[in-house]
Amino acid sequence: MGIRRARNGNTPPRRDAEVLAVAARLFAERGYLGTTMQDIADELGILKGSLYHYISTKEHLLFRLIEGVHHDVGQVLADVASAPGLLPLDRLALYVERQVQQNLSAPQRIAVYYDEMDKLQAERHRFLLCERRRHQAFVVDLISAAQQDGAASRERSARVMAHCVFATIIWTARWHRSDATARDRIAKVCSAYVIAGLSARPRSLGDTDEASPAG
Amino acid sequence: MGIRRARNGNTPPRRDAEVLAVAARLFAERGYLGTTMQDIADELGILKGSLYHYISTKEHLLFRLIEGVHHDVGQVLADVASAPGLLPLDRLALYVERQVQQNLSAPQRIAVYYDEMDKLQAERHRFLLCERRRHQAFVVDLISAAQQDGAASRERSARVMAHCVFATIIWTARWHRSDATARDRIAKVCSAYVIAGLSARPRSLGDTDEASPAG
Amino acid sequence: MGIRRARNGNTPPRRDAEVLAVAARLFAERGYLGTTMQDIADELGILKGSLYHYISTKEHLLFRLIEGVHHDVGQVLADVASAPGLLPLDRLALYVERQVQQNLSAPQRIAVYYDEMDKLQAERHRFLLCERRRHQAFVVDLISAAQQDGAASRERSARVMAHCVFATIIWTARWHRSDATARDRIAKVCSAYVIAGLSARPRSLGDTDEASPAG
Amino acid sequence: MGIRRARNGNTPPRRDAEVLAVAARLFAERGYLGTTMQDIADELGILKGSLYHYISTKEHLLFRLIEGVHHDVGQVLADVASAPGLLPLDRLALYVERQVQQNLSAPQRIAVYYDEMDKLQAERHRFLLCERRRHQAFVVDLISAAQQDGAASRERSARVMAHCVFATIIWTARWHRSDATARDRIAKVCSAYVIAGLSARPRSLGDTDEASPAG
DNA sequence: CATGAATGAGCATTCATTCAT
DNA sequence: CATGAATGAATGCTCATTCAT
Repeated sequence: MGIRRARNGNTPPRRDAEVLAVAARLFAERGYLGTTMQDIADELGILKGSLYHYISTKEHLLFRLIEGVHHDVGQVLADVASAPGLLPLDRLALYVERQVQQNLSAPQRIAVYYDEMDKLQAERHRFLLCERRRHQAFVVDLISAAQQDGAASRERSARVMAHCVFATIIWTARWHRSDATARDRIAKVCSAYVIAGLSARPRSLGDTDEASPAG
Repeated sequence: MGIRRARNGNTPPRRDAEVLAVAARLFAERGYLGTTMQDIADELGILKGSLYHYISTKEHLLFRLIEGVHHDVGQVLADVASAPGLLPLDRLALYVERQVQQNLSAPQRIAVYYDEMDKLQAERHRFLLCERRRHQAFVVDLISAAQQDGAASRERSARVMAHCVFATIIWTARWHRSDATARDRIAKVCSAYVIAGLSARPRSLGDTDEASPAG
Repeated sequence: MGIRRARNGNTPPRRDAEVLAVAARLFAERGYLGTTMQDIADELGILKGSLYHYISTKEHLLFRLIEGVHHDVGQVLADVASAPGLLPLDRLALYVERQVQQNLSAPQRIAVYYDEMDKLQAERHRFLLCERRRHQAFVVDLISAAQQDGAASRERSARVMAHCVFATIIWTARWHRSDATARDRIAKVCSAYVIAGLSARPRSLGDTDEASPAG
Repeated sequence: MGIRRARNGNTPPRRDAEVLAVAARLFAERGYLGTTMQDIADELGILKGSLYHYISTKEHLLFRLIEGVHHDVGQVLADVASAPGLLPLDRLALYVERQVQQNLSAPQRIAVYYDEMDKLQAERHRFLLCERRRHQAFVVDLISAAQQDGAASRERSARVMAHCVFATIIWTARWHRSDATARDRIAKVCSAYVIAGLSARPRSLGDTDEASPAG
């Protein structure tokens, strides 16, 4: 009864991908609840009822979107984890750069991933939340390792700093507006910012850089 | 027209504030569109219709919430701007600390402020967006000043770094879960992370720690 | 339990009459259903709840209003019926003049009387409808009498003409806008129009007046 | 936005017209505000929500109804204005007859037109009010012309008499109850009544019939 | 595949009325 | 008399989803 989306090779799933793309954009712009099936159908130039040839449920459409992002993020993680011969902080730099690049190349999907995950069914939500925690653990572990070899500041909580790193990465999808050439530059800046932010020798108020003209 | 909220001093508008608090919580948890007036009324133990003694519109309720946050943020900005005798980077540290403290003391209101602002009426939305840009300009200017006196890295875009600073601050409201005693600690960590992240001499990949002037 | 409106003499029922007046105006302007108790209370400068010291029910308020008009109309009818020594058509002229005068002196109450009667409870509605039919019979009878003595056209239905007479009278309350001095003039014009309209020798298409320059 | 009503000719919009007809009847019987969408849906045997396939708004439904009447009235006016070789008073007779016929053939739509116009949006209301004034001017002008050629009484205000003519016409839609064969008769009676009512030599009180030139 | 009428549950909002203070 | 918080039923409207054609 349920509608199968499994295409068997020769029929190109063009329309299908288009539905996902339009949904990603609208969900990002107006939010999942703020987007109606009518909106999506209008954008595709078909009728609301016809949408159900491509999807089974609005919630399932959201799931497929988020599932895609989750898969991509997993890929980055795997790549970064398996890159040979890197010190923890360098591995973190690579991780930040890769993540930001990905965020900037499809900011809408990322925004949906972070903002609308809680609209999924309880079970799917739980699964993804669990995955996200593994993702966090990966970064916290890298920071801890960097703290142990003296590269990262030992005086600040690894967990809190991990959140700061996530913040830096995730937020890019929010303020960035499709300037494709700038992607690399932004990724580098973020990476440098994060690495410097994690580095040893925290600055406290009044503790100015010796390079500064403060007396 | 509209509900007269002008209390004459001695009768505390208890229920009124309660409505705002419940709405803030629910809007933060389920989103503005995901929260129904029924939900809010249920939480308050009154009927849906009775809610309209305290508010005129769901949208206006959101506005009052966001207006409150906007006012608080303005206060922090004014305080930071007028603190005497601080170098730009120190002023930024103060700014981050104050903002994070505020975010952590009422994370729900902050989350609503950043996530639901676009659900406001066009005019109100425009006004707040404009104010937010002034807020951004304040931070970008501080960073530029720090770049000029050599305290902040000149090799990275002030605008992009400003976004990183915002990210660090805003995201705290998202992952923090009401551990009151931890507030100060988190604020300090964030501030240190940001300041280090902005500081001169960005680390590039492979640029290990011993190159830094840390002792 | 129900609220008594019977004032016992010494306390002037000023506020009470004011409520009726305001209600008449608002019901006429916006319709019975288009007027809220809040509207009436606002206009009186009191709170919605306080209104219920003066009335028991919105519907009862309407009833009191309509009851008043009904009483006044009955008075006119009695006066016209008892005026001595008038031919039927002259009696009709008197009737029209008196009715129009009354309509113009309180057009709002009349408008309410004709437009909102069907919003009354079934029983009250039936009673007033019955009274109105007696009123109609009175006019139809006068027209029939005029037809029999040759003063009114025998070629047209007395019942239809009676409706035309009512139309002329009632409609004045709708288009008239409070030009007090004009009342008499309008009443005379209407009366003359009606009497001429009823008179013998109907004009048919092409049957021009001999005074007209038609060839 | 809004519901696409553009039918391409061959498929008759049966249900659509049915909605309009039912709405006209109910609005006439219970008033616009006294009629709920539920009432209309019940009468059509569909669910309340399904109604919104045919209309976009209750107010827009009212507008379409009134727009239709307005169009029909405009047609009558054009026909009457362009009928060749008629004296002013004869043109008025034609006008009254045509209008009454129309009123009696669809009394509900007419009742809605006159009673509920003020429930329309400000802009639509203004437009129709303006059109109605043009309509009034047309009749006043005809009466004035009749006064000048001596066919209509010069002793009574053309404007007031025009209102009396409107009254006679409009009221028919209120008291008439769908006796189809009677339409012509009623239209003739009204027309004759109006023409006689307008004619020269007003009767004053006590001015009995023998003074008139009737044989 | 596509259509579009229909469903049915749900939502924000209104409003006459009550009642403890 | 007056207040104003509360009620509870109803209203116009939305929207994801279904299904016969």
